[in-house]
Amino acid sequence: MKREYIKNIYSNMENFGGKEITLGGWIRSIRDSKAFGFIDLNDGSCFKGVQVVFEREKIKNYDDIAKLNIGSAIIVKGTVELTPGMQQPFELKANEIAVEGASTPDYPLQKKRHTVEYLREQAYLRPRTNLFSAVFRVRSEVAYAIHTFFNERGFVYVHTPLITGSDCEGAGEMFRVTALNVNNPPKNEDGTIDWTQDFFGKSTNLTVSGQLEGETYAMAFGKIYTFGPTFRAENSNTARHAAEFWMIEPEIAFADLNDNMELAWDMIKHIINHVLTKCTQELEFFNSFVDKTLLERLTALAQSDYQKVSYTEAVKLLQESGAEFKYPVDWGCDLQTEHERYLTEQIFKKPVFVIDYPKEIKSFYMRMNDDNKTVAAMDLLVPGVGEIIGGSQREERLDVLTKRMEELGLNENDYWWYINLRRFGGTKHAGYGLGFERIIMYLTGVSNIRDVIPYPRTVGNAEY
RNA sequence: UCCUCCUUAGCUCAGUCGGUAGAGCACGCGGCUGUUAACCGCGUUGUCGUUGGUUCGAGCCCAACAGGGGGAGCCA
Repeated sequence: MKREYIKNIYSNMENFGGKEITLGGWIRSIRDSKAFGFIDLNDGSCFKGVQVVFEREKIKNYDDIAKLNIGSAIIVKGTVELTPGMQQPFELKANEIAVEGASTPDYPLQKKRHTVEYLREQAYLRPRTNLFSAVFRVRSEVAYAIHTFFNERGFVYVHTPLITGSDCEGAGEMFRVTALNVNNPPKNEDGTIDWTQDFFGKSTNLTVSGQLEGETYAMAFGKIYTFGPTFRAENSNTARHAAEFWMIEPEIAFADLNDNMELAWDMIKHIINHVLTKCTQELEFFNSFVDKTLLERLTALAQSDYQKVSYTEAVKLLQESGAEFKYPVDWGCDLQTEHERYLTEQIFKKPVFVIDYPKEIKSFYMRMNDDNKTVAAMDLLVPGVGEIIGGSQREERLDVLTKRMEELGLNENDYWWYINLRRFGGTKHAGYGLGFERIIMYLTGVSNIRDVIPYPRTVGNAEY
């Protein structure tokens, strides 16, 4: 069967006018009268569908077709008819309709609006709805845009391991990976589990970050990035956290925090521009039904330079704002969600990098600034979503790094290869982590992370 | 993990003072020569989240549990 795609018709309507083609797709809506009926058909090739007109005179199985339920898969052979002035620029006059797979009256999706909560329970069908069809096409395009961005700039794509033998990645609670019999694991004399008998001969977990391994490859290729799934067993129950999510972690050698911010901002702009040109139908849909300021916001952002503010200035701005916060703002405290939101939504009204945080509230590997009080860290806060990027210039000085680890009570033996990087031709370097789902949320206006990942894994939920 | 709200038909919801279940959509039948969340007429659909309690009587009041939403912490 030579199958045509609705997407191609949209991009070249004049050429298709009057031509007979064959489409395969799923019925989104169907209505009929005595002599003719209409089917809204979506074939998955693009956001929009096509209206199929079927007439009793032409279609042999007219009554069977008219009885079809929403969700049915059909193959339509018909003639493209341009219909300027109508709600749709063209439609398909059916000559033949074959039923591939009928649906049933209790098909869970109606042509009425559903709540996202209900559709979450129907996760295996939700890509057939307008909202999720748009979200997941954007997700695919953004993944592509990220790969092209880094590839065009000479970055090497590195696959860091998902199963990690280092239990000290330091970014959160981990999921254990084991092949031992959980009902009767081998024990040491003191009653603890003997991990030396496990599959890898040691205790292993799912990765919470590929950063440390990424740094090792940056010390060979100069510019690298990772893009893969990450797992955190945190008991966090919010619209912005998932136990399994995707992360992009670039790492650049011979670079400082400013280089890092420039890279991050170029990447954000690249992604936005890509989506603005490739996903116009989807963005228009989000703009109408999810967030009326979306297009304006993204278009403005694609033009603008990045904004940065030091942690110290940010604290001052918040204190001087006169706004009432549930948690008071003091230098040395981590910024609360309410503070972050106020900064990005009220004071700057756009994404903003907050840099140079107090060392006490950041990780051991972040580079100590000359003031000996702050580290070269950066968080990118965006309106509506919060933090989407967290990064830093890394501590390349062996003595400063080990002193810092000692202060924090970290065992150097656990990080032997990471520390050795500083002995074998280390250089200043920097990198960051971008939460893939979070940028999809920002680009679509969708406010729950469960609705931008196909089968979300969250606390207490791993359906499908 | 904490705070808070919600759970009634397949879906979205209403349900008064505690007095025995209701609308729209979907679905079925009929009608309709251009609909587009089609429309018009008729009709079908209930373990009121679960368990227990109070009461002559509970969708409604109380308790526990389950599921979901929003917020917080942690982060991406």
